[in-house]
Amino acid sequence: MKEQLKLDNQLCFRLYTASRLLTQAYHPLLSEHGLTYPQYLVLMVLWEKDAQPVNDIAKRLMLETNTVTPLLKRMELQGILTRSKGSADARQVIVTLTEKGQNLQNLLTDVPMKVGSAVICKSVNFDTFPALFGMLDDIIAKLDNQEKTA
Amino acid sequence: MKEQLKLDNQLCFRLYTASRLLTQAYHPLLSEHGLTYPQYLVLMVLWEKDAQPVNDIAKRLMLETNTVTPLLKRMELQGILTRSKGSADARQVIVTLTEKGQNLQNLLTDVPMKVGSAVICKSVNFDTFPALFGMLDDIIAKLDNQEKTA
DNA sequence: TACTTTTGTATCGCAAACGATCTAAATAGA
DNA sequence: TCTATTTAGATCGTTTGCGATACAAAAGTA
Repeated sequence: MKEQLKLDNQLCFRLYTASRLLTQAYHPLLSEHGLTYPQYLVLMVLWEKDAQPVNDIAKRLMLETNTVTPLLKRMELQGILTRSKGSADARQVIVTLTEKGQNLQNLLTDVPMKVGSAVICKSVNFDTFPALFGMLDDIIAKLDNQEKTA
Repeated sequence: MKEQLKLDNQLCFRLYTASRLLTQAYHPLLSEHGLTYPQYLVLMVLWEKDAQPVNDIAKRLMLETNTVTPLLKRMELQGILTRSKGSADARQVIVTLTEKGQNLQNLLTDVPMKVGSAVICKSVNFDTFPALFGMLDDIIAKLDNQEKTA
């Protein structure tokens, strides 16, 4: 058995599993408000800056527009946001939060803390977050550059 | 804007993005052999120990069987593995690699190194892997325990 | 033995992700 | 101006991931 092909030696499997399990931890807190995790990410983007074109939202989340479009449509159906043709550039679709979408920010205030407390442990805490965040950011930056170069 | 709801402060978004981008890095190397990333994970499980029931494979990957079953069926159609009723317990379906499935191990030997080289950087390398792996393993263990307790 | 519960797997439906492809609007060049 | 190219989104098809549910085999219990 080749050492480099063992599951326990894989960075990707760890990231994949940690990501799935952490997303699952959000599930009960978000589904309570009819939201999925990617929808919650969209909300965070729009809370920071409202009225953005689809492309800007996709870029911020590092997703493709063909992933974001159906997601936004579902959120529109739920009355969380509106999608309207851009006035400057008619190709753009500007996404704007409704009052319901803005109010969700208050309803979800405690979510990060609740989920955060589920992962805090000896090696992962406020002291070690900077190092962990730094490494993950470097991985993301490296892979993001690679695909742009390719 | 509440600080804890900013995208840049989220561990989960980083894990989610790093996982997606790293999985994408595998894509060209795997699709060459008609494989997807989760299928590659199944192969790693079976290379380590062949002839396992569906449940054991799912547990090893921390996935539900309803995710693994259709995945295995596709791999069966590709002639990578076979699924047969267990003799001891007739409820079990034993998954066994075909010769083609075993041979893939040789064809994919270089994949980990190729992908690995795409993420190596100042903060992420063989010296820092232990620390990073440790933190991710702790996050996974903590979340895994939580769901079992809940 | 008969009844109940648990376990192993499969089925169904929905929401991502993403590659490939299409349309329309905007822009660049001849 | 007229055509070629680029850009913004949308559409389509395939593969996950998972909750809910179904069902048969096995295990436990009365």
